Amino acid sequence: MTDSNTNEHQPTPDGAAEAPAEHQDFLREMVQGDLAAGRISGVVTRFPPEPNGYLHIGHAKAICLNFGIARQFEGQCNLRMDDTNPTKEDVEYVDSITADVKWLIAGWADHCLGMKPVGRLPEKSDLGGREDYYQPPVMAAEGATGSASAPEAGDAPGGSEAPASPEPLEPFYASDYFEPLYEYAVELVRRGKAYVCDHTPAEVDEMRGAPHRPGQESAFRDRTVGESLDLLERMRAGEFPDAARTLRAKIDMSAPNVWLRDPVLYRIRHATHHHTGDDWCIYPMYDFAHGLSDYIEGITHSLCTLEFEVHRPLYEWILEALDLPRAHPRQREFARLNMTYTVMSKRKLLRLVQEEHVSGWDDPRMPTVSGMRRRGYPAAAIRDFCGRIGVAKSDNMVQVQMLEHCVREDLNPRAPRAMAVLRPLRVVIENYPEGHVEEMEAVNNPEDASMGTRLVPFSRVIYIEQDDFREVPPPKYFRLSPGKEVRLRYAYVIKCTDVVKDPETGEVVEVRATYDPATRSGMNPEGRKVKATVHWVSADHAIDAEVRLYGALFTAEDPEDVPEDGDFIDSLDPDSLETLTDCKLEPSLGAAVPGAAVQFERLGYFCADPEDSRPGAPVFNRTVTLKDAWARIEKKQGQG
RNA sequence: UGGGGCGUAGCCAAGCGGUAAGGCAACGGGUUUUGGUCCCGUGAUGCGUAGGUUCGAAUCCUGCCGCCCCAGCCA
Repeated sequence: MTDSNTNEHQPTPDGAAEAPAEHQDFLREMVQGDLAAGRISGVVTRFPPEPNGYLHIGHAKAICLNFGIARQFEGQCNLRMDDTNPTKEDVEYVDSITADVKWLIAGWADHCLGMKPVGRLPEKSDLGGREDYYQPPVMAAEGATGSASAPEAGDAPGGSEAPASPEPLEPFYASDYFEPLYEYAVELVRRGKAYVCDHTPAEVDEMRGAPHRPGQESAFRDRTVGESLDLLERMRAGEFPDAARTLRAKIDMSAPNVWLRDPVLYRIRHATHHHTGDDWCIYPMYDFAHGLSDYIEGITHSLCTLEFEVHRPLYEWILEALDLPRAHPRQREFARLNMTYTVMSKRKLLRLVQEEHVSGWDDPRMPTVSGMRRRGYPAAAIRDFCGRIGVAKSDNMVQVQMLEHCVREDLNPRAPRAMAVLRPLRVVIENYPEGHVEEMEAVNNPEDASMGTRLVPFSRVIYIEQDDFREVPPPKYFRLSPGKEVRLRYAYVIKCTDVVKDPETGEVVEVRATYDPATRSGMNPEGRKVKATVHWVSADHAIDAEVRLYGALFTAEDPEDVPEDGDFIDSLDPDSLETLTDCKLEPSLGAAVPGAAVQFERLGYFCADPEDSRPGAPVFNRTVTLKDAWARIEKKQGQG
């Protein structure tokens, strides 16, 4: 990483910062303004998930924002577990979150990822006669240079301390700051700005008042500093049961903003924490821990979602009440992402997993990062999507089509093509010699000649898609039907001469056809215009496979918007997964690498499932369909 | 009936007092051995609404309307 002191976004002599290259939003404008005004000398953001669930596309937006800003302004972005509630969190989640973040930013912003050596705790230093805690990052990417040093008073640490380290790294943890946080709490009490309150949860609730009615002061609000200090110490020592007492900020019980009505800072919770074990039985609340964690890490911009906007006065109150010596982080808020036909709340996603409506957090239908990865969505496409939807403050509902467009756009130029027949219909080419096999040359990607060509075997009996044949073709149907011709991709033009039906059901089970030897791929006779080209697989050479077709999980555009007596589960689409077990693939697909994208011509992008695909028993996931003009025509015909 | 936000095309979203970017979707057309890709074209006399200021307003002011968030010892 480059030393940020050479940052090109430093203020210029006339005080103006250089115009940024990426698309601008109000947050980047603020960051740029802070840089230009010299309020900060480098940018440090953070991505602070609570390890109580898997990351989803909404988190991806936050990741792209925070890492995107770090990248744009040559700063850093710390990955931090916001783990202050032991009863909800688990290491399973910290592991998945860490892996998902790394996957999402790989090749794009890994050089901005701030982590820290395993087990390292904040450094305590003396800053102008005052104690200070600082937890410097180590840039996770290779090639980090520089040396660590305690920042000076009044100066934000910026991205300039980034020591290279051979040590194993881990994310930051808010729980690594429990000791400093406790000391800050003690300091708040000493300053007369916090007190231990003995009211029960129900009393506290009752006394908080209502939005339009002032609250009532705690009976313990004015107890002496000494008494509060003693009680706080004993809370920590484990002398009291859960919920017996709390530490509260002393602000204003009549404040119109309820978060300023003496909010709870610490609660008693005799529980084992996934990261600190049984070291603590009191745990800090979000509002107390978050801003101070930001401060300890030298965060300059703390970006969160809109629902925290009303917490901002408290965020600032805590920092100011402690009169902290270094530059304070600034919290700003943006709108969270909502997307059609899916749910985004962790509670709902957890329910889908627990009630087994999906196979797990990484079910390809889930909007989770791991689900999208397994489905075959490239990280670059997700990033592109996040860039396109922008960052603003209005409530939004982005259409999934936008995401799918980004996936197709990323895959089209680089995914190799192959032929696969998902719902096979046998075609016998009557005038093609029995036992004869031709190797047809097929291009691997018409968008990129450098990807070369391959040979595909052709013979007398082939499979085509059931959908590519109609006994009675509807208007504008260009594909095969009795007496009609189609081109077989990379092979010949064939003509349907007859059909064989199941005597029981009347269903067409085989198509009889003849081919025209003069139409072999590459030699296109004049005046021979065939309206459609269909894909095919030689029956004798086909590989059998399972293919999983994924659609939207819900039938409702906004599943969260349920009627009063309803449940979002009710709008689950029972057909969101269709498993096809009799698929026929061209031989080259036998070598497919799990997770690697391939386009099944005319159908969509697919990838071998990383979990379930086996050599000899391939399983493919459909990542996304190709756009389908015929489907649209058909749909319109159905309506008209 | 308190506080904090937000209203620009079907969906996102620029716009920062000088006469409504861009993307997605949709719809036409062209190219095409993928009904894919690509290319061309089409959409707001209008910015929630009503007034006001101004030579000039989506941008400034005032009122009104609508939607979202906040009364966890969750984050």
